[in-house]
Amino acid sequence: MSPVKQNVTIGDVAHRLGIAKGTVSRALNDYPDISPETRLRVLAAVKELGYRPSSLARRLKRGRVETVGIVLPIANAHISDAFLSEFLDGLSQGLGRQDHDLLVATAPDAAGTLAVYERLLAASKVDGMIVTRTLTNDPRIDYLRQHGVPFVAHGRTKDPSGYAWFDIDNEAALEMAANHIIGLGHRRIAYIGAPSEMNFARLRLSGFKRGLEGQGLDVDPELITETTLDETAGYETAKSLLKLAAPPTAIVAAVDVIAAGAVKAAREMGLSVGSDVTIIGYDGAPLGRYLEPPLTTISQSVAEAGAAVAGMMLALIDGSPAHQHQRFGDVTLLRRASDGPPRLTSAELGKKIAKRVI
Amino acid sequence: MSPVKQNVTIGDVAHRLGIAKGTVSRALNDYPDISPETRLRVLAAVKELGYRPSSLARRLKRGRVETVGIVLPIANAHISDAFLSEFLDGLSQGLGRQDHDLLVATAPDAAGTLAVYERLLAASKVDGMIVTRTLTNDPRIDYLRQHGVPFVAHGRTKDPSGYAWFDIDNEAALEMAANHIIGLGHRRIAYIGAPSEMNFARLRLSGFKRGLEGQGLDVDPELITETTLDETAGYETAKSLLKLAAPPTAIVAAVDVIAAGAVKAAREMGLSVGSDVTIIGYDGAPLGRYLEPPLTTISQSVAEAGAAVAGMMLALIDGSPAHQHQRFGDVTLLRRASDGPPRLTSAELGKKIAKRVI
DNA sequence: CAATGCACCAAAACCGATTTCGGTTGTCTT
DNA sequence: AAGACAACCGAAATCGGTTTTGGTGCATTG
Repeated sequence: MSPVKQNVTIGDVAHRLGIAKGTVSRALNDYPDISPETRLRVLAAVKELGYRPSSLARRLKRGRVETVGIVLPIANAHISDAFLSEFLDGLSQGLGRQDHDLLVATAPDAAGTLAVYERLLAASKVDGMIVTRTLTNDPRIDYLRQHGVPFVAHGRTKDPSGYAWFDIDNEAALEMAANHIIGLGHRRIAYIGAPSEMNFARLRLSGFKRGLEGQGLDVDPELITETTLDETAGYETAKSLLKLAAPPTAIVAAVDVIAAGAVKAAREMGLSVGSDVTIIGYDGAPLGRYLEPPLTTISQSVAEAGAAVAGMMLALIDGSPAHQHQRFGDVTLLRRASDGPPRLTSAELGKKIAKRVI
Repeated sequence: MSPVKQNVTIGDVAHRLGIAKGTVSRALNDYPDISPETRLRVLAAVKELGYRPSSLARRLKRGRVETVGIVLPIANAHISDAFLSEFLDGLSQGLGRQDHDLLVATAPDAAGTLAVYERLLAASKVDGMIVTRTLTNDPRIDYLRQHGVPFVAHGRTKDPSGYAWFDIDNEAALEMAANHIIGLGHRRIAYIGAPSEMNFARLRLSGFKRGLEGQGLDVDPELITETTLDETAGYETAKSLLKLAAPPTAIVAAVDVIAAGAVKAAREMGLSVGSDVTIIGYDGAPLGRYLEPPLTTISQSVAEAGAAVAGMMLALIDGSPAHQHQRFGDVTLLRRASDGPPRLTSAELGKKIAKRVI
């Protein structure tokens, strides 16, 4: 009855039927050289005895553990929160389809991550690795490639060839965002970017520029900024943007957390977000729902991403060549309430802000 | 050089020294019947050859996999976000101290969870389980006990005897919160609770009541409410509380998300949170930081909880009796800006609200 | 001096599967 | 009718450790 006690072995099944262990094994693993009737007899005996192959033994022999690993950076953990549980869910669901599981470890930094990789691989705890938050130049990817470990990256490095990845088309997404804002009537649009060592940051910026240029707008370098991935950084940057002589009537942030800071800044300056100034984030993070007003953002289905990554991983483990698994995920513009047509021109907005500051 | 290729086996080491495999094994596992010199020779050879024991083989023989599992409910995933990554971090760090790892799976509901348990245990993927978000009556705990699986619960069931758990002293925490608010000068204090099937909900409520009664205040049943774990639920409940003839000047929420809804409701009714009405949450969730005003909340160190749970788990696996591992974690009141002395009496507040509603 | 004990280690069994190798049957060619 | 070939399955090797069993050599005991 107990599913825990591992008592009945393949030997028992074989003995019951008076055949060899090997035959039972092959029958169960769909080898072509087993007659259908034998297979049926084996299946029946298996069911009757309640036999469950010990994956422990299987793993020893096969050298595969039916587990894939992921190591999370713990540092700025809170940033990834929203993301995390959904992504893990997608992953583990996807892996589960082939009875694979997910091993989660954490590490404080890049060096620590590599050390964990080494430990997990040396101890044969995993068959492959998932890499998240890919950097423009990512030592993890170098490491895994060098050691011939199957892996799939969520996000791309600068040179995304030769390995498996799933990514958002960041450029396209930000181009879309830019178009949306321009369509709303904005002409002076600022951008707050993330550190350019993050590959997605580079791509989002270039997508943003492409969007402006595509609509015949100039890119004012004064309005293109870059900052770190936290709220106060967004807050500060937005403040100085809005204090410009000709302030932007819309701000696009590379990330929701930054947008949250920007919203705070705008409100503090007495501006109505969504009419005086439009602010758009990126990520579809839940925190956006709690802002005043709720944040309009570019949203990706993280669970879907997880599932896709899982699928690729399984394929890789089965020997499929990595370069065949490179895919973009979809994004949508999630309109909440922080965007709208500009109520004032940039000049008018500048006056309103100046008046208040004095 | 490559730490990945598992080439050198225990046999190689033995052969190199001209001794038997078993001797090498015992030398490495600190058996008492190995002479110090032999042990040293073995150690030297191990280092020289770069031998790393294959845990795969070890696991087969020992029946232990040095892995513990946790299955996350995916449903209300976003609630647990803040929580999740920190907890996982604490866990995996703690387990890592003894080279154990964490296997993460997900399941849609209770039945699904049990199925996952069964799969993981049957496949010998884990040596034990971590249970989170414990329910008052929790089928998972029944299951694990019945099957003799080592586990530790984060949170207690109604009858918390006979198994290992780590929990917040919810009663004490809410008593503290109540005392704090009363100390501020509030007399009419409402409570918005969580579904009572959650065990923590029951305990927090009773702690809250105890706090009031301890200070000689009556518990007005009109002010004791219960709702579901989401923002809009908090929003609705707070609204109806504030529309009472004699509204509360302070509201304690069983959970930050509910508090977030309450803050929104109060602001929408034109009230200044922190002076007109005090609102306190529970969890120390990051979302509280983004609220206007930032939420005062009862905060627990989730990472510490994870580490503690991990420690217990390791002890259990080593055969330590479960009932010896039951511990409370600490909480602190994290004062941000949503609490303060009452500016108005309940009656005055009621008038202010009534005026606005009309 | 024989008997007992102890420290140390070699050899072999074992964990529970998978996989290789080889041997029977039976059918098909020629 | 003999050889070739396929289909099917049994036996044994293997994966890489751990644990049990059984000595051996040396010191201690009566």
